[in-house]
Amino acid sequence: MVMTERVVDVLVPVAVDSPYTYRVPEGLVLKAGDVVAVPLGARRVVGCVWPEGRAGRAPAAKLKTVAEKLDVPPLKPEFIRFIDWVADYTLGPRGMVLRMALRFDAEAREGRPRVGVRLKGLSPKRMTAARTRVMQALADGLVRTKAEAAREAGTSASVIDGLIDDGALETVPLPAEPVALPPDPEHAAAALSDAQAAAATELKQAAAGGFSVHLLDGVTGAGKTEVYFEAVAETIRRGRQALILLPEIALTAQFLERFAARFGARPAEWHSQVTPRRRARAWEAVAKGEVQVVAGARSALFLPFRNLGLIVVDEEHDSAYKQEDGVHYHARDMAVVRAQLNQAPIVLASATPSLETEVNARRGRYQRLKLPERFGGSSIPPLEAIDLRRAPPPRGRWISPPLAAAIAETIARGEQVLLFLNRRGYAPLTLCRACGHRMRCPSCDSWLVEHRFRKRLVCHHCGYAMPRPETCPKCGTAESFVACGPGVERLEEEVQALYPEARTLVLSSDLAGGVERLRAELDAVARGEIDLVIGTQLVAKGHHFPQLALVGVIDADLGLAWGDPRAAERTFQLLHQVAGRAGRAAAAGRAMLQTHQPEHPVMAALIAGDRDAFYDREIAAREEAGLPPFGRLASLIVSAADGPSAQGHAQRLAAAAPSVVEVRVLGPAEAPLALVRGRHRFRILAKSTRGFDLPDYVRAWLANAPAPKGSVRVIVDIDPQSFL
DNA sequence: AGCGACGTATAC
DNA sequence: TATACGTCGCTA
Repeated sequence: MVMTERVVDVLVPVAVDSPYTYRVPEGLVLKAGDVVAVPLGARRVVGCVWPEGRAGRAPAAKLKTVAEKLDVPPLKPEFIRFIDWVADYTLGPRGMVLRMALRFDAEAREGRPRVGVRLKGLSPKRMTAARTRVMQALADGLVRTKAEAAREAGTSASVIDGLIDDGALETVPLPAEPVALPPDPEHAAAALSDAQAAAATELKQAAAGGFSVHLLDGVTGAGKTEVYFEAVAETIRRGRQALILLPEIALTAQFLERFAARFGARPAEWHSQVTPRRRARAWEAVAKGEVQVVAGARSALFLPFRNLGLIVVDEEHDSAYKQEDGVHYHARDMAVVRAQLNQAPIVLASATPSLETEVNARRGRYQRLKLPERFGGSSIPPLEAIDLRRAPPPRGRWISPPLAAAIAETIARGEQVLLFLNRRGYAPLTLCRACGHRMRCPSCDSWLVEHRFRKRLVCHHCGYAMPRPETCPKCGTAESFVACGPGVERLEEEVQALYPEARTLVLSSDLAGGVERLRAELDAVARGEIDLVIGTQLVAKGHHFPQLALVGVIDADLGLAWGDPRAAERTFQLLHQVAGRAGRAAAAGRAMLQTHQPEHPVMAALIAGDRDAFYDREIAAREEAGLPPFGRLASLIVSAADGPSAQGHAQRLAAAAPSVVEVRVLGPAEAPLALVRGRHRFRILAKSTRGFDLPDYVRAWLANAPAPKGSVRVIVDIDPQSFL
């Protein structure tokens, strides 16, 4: 008896582009979207049954059999189309895009059931002081988890276990903790200004319809969040799910509190810090439609929503939305695509939109909702430039006299100061006074940054660290090193010398204690327990410090150093955002920028408070140069263990570029960081006209180019952030 | 021969 | 991506 064997195409979460074919076991019915476990090589992976047509032909002898169909909702057709779309657009392996959508541990899903304990009514056979405390704490007869019981009694969990064994306590199964409590759209509607109310009405209408894009445009403190919360509320009322994307959500506890104040419950969270168990349960709850609102980092865009009705991208200009490893994608752009495929509205919110979004708004492709500054309320404070050529700080110091005076006044009034310096560690460069030798990373093209607190020299690109040497490795001179330039640690030293009585705090990603500690310190700042905060860019993002009255930017020129056209936009956005930290207090805030080039368009626009003039100028420059969004870019980075291999392959690759009028191929040239983690890098840029299908061009190019040999790797980045 | 380090081909 | 399996240098 010959039967046609039943097979399915399964996309597996590894770096391959096509689904693989598997046999279907007797009695199992599978359709596209089903999540399955399959054998792959020596392991077992979770993949997804893919629509037919993408798989290559595998010899029948190689076929393995699907192990199991997982008991989770299937991926929906529009979600599968989204995954395909992202893979096709980014040129990332389809399997790796799927991996982002299946990023949960199927085993962790069930986990061990939670158990609680309560009194059983019997007395323990033996009594100790700790046991007495436990019995008293549980005297009300209510159920508690072991951890709660131990904490309330001030003992360890082992005492609880002892009492269970003794028969004095009994265990009871506890229902799994819900991923998130249902948010109530009517819980506490905010009082909105007229402008906010008008914008909210427009967004509520959008939330009732299909695909649309709105730019919610307003300065820090103008109340963008309250406005898009109304769109979220409308989405919940209509029984659909909302996704709120935030940059670096792990740090924005304040956002979750604001959400809870409006909706009576926190949203479900999705970011890299969420534990595997919670992750697995959140994934499933989102797929089943049990969660109404997710607040997440860019990876939340790859959650399997059952009924997605709204996407919000807050701080849409933020560079954290661009994923730079694995699959290179921009979450804001992909969010627009997902909204379109789901026929859902999307809201992009920012005080300083990306140039791409600004241009789309000016062209009318995106609907702009402008929130004016709140009259009499908070707004961006006036910005003052301090010309470092005229008022330089004393030698070996970084705070200029005018800024120093302003800090002293502010502290004297009992108000807070934020000094912004986007440089971690003590000093960015260590050199030998005797021979001029500079301490550099052995495997990157970069200087080692001194971290004095950790007593090490550290590479910020690869993590290499070494103790600060006693003698110069080049000339052997002892005690010859000098630290060049400031980092936040060094600035703290200066601040402590100038204002010994001030309570100071350095906030950077190096803070010992991780995210938890950082949250705690941010709270302490918000409570006013700190007078002077020294911070890297993480202080710029989404934290409200009510008593902050003065922001000092130590080196406003820092971001402009590379001459990348995007650097101007970045610097403008960052400094605007940092300055905005001082505008939220009831008292008038003040922001001072230390710069060597106050006449630079970025500084001039910031000082004049003329955002539109800045955009006009940048847009004109981009248009002139044919740069995004008036042209398209793709970057191909060729890396290898040695320079000649990388350069040779890059040259052959560039030579193989199909010649068409719409595309100019530039390079290869040494990449901006020519050596990273011991790999030499060359870069080719392809620049095309706006309407051209650049991903498709690059795909065809790579298909006909010589295959990389040996250690050579080629990484494609469509829409790279850097234009150099 | 036997071991680990490292590099590269391959997964249905 | 992550694993298996090759090659290589080293020890014994």
